[in-house]
Amino acid sequence: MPASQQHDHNHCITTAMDTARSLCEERGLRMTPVRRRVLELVWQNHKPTGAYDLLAQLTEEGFNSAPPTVYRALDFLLELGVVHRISSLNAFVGCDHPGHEHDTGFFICKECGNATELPASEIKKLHETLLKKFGFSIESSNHELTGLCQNCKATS
Amino acid sequence: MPASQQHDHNHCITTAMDTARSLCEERGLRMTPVRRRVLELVWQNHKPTGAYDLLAQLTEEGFNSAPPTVYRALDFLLELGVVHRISSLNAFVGCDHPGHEHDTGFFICKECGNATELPASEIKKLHETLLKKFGFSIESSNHELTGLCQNCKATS
DNA sequence: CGTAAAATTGCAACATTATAACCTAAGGAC
DNA sequence: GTCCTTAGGTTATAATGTTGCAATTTTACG
Repeated sequence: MPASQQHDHNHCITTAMDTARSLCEERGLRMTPVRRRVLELVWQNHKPTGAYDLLAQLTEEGFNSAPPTVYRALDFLLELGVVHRISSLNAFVGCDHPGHEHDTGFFICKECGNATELPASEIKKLHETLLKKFGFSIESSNHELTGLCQNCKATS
Repeated sequence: MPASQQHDHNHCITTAMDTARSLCEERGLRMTPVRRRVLELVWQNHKPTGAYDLLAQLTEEGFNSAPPTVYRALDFLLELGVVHRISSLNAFVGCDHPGHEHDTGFFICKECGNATELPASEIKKLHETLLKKFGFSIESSNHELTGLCQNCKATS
């Protein structure tokens, strides 16, 4: 589901929460209230959210939260693979297709702010080329692109 | 000059400084002492350097420096295109081939720490594919890969 | 030259993002 | 229940980056 398009966002959220829950079960990990709520907040939309924004929302909702609370929850969710960090924005965004290790690549629309995950296949292809041509053995990669998404191009 | 290989690093430095100077002349900009020194420090090696590390070195050398001093110099050098920022490391590294706009892509070796710039052609190819397949009009991009460089693979 | 405008730097304070250390509480195993 | 592990609360602090303003230097130009 490209973030740039109209869609039933409730579906995004319930899918993400379901996936996270079953990943936890598989691995014997706990989806606690704070972790669940942080994941829901990250999934409020497809825009990357800062840790302190999340913290403010938690506090409003009555969670007794301080920075470590949020960062610990985010670390857990990153580790679980259901959230990614976008380092050029110091912000976090939900993962479209968790459940298997994959490199992160995002297209961030500077108009609507949505971050859409790039297909792993394209990233993989790039890695193969770089290995073949330059001998780089890539263990992980992070790609952050900005520009206009198809939707915003059409309506501008 | 791939950063991973043995090389005459003085040559890297003098080339970088010369290029920066002529870019300034072309554009009517000033290569002041602080800016020059920051660029030299960034080019001490091929490892990304943090702003506060640069600041510490400047201070040691008797520059009356505070954070804004370094960040302003870095902004200038980034704008000039002779330095790049690696956001996953909050660090800065010299640019191999300044003088024309280009997207940044780095391979960072987790053994030796060197950051080698990826060939613009590969980045461009990726962008074209993403535009064709997904309609993303990419204005800028930042690619940060980690792994083992050819050199470190050989000697480990 | 001399002066005004612009660019650069010095400086102090502050903002934002992230982590450390230590303790308490909750949940599961036996 | 008791022990052990994990999670969260709390305080403080580290690391990175920015704002605003004054002082200085450089440049432009009459």
